[in-house]
Amino acid sequence: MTLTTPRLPRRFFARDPVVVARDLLGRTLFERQAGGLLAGRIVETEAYTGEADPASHAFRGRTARNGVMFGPPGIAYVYFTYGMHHCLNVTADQDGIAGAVLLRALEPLAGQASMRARGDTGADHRLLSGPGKIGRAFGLTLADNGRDLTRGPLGIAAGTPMADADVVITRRVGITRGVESLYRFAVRDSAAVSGRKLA
DNA sequence: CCACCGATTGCT
DNA sequence: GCAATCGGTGGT
Repeated sequence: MTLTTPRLPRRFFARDPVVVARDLLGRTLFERQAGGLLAGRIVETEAYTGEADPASHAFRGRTARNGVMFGPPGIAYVYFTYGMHHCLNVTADQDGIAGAVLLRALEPLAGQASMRARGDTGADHRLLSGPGKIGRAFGLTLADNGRDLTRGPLGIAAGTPMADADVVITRRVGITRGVESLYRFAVRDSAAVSGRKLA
């Protein structure tokens, strides 16, 4: 199915995080796990840059936590927040320049039973409708930080890119600084998009 | 060493 | 509207 499309190569991610965030819509995040294949269509993303972006974990420079944001593109940046959620980013921009794209929502394509086994009792189309829910459904932990998405069991397949007419651009959610930047991208009409607000 | 605070979610 | 829950970060 979805994995018959080629995997996105390193050069795809080696661009401005804002461009990468927009271009990731419609692509397919997948992971081959012991329990089977998990996959979802990316329908909501947010871009985070470096020193110029007050909302970014990289704003105050490199630390132990945000280190991978400064490294090569196409790498998983997983962070733990609110004492209970693991969120998945893909690093973007060139090696040495901080940047990442937060995956905020996916439409489940495969492995819904495995996702549900990790505790979610909601409807299928809501299993991946939020960054924390993606982390739970895929079983992500800090051990996944630094994994290469261009190679190995976890990756992003080309899928079908979205036309501009189907893309909504808004301010980012859940932040208190850098609020004005239009760095959130979502697929119009997707039932999986997180947050009720799309304007 | 210690206090504060989240790139969230789900329940009241 | 708000509690849950804990590692990262920065200041003392």
